[in-house]
Amino acid sequence: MINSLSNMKNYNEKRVRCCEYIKALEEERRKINVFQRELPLCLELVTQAIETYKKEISEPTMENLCGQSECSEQTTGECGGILDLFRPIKHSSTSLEGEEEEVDVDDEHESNETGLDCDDKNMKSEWLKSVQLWNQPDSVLSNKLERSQQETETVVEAINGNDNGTTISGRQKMEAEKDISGGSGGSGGIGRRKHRRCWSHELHRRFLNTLKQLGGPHVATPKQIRELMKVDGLTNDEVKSHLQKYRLHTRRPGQTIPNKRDSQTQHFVVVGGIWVPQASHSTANAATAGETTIGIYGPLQSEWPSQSNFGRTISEERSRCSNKGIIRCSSPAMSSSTRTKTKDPKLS
DNA sequence: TTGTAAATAT
DNA sequence: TATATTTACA
Repeated sequence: MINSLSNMKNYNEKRVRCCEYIKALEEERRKINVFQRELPLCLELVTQAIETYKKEISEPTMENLCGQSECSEQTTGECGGILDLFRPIKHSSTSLEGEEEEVDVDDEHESNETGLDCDDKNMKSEWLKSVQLWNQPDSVLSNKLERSQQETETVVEAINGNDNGTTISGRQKMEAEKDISGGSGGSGGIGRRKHRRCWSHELHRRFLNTLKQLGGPHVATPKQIRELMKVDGLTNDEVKSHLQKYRLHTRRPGQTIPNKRDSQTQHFVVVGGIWVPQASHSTANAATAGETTIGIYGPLQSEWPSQSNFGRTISEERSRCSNKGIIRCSSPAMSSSTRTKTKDPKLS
């Protein structure tokens, strides 16, 4: 009788503990959710653990009711084990939170972090955000399920205190793996092609923010942008490339103002056999011309004005550029600052 | 370091 | 084929 009572008590205690574990695990799961794409296995692991313990609670076995059974031991052991596995993550993630606080975050994070509470959003550390910036497209990731296990390790490693270059290490690993798998289009084997950088929404927003701070796309330089963005692993080249795309994009009048069609052509005048935008012709400051354009398209307020439009821009540019002549210079897609810089020596 | 355009990947 | 990103070069 007494025995069974104490067994009941034990079971209840265990139940309570399990509930706590489940709670903790769910907490972890919410955090891992942020990495859903990159850490599918990790997420799965935690989910399974939660389910296991839920099951445990909902289905009291004989062992559960019969004192300190092996299950009970297992439970506590396992719970402890699993939690031990995840607790450091929690700790280090929170401890790391402060480290990159200075990173200026954009106004509001519209990026919906897969069902994250507001609290958790706030709690999400900067490095974590930075990692998230490198979110890869599903298509890519679906092919990398195998790899994700290793990535998990990398991230955990990073979380555990490899503070400097945490994301970089992950990326390097990925790149290395990619190289091993054999870059099909690679040039001969010596020239390893860099891992393709994916400019997520969030990252682009950061880019825009930085651009705004620096005074616009035609004033800001890649290095400045990169430094201000403070994004782990982001290189000058990547920023430069993105900036190039952005400039091309913003130079081009959008579909939004179809009746400005004429003014677009009117802005270009022939100077010394070369087509030059009137703005930069009449204005000494090329950047100013750039800013004017920005004002029209408002890229700093919005994201890319229109992707399809941009696409058309590039192809148009391509076909035009194939001519390699005057027309190329007339291209509104040319950066004004570049134009002044590069074309001048050629003019003289 | 920067800007541009070609090359390459997706 | 279109678009995005990397690379080479001035």
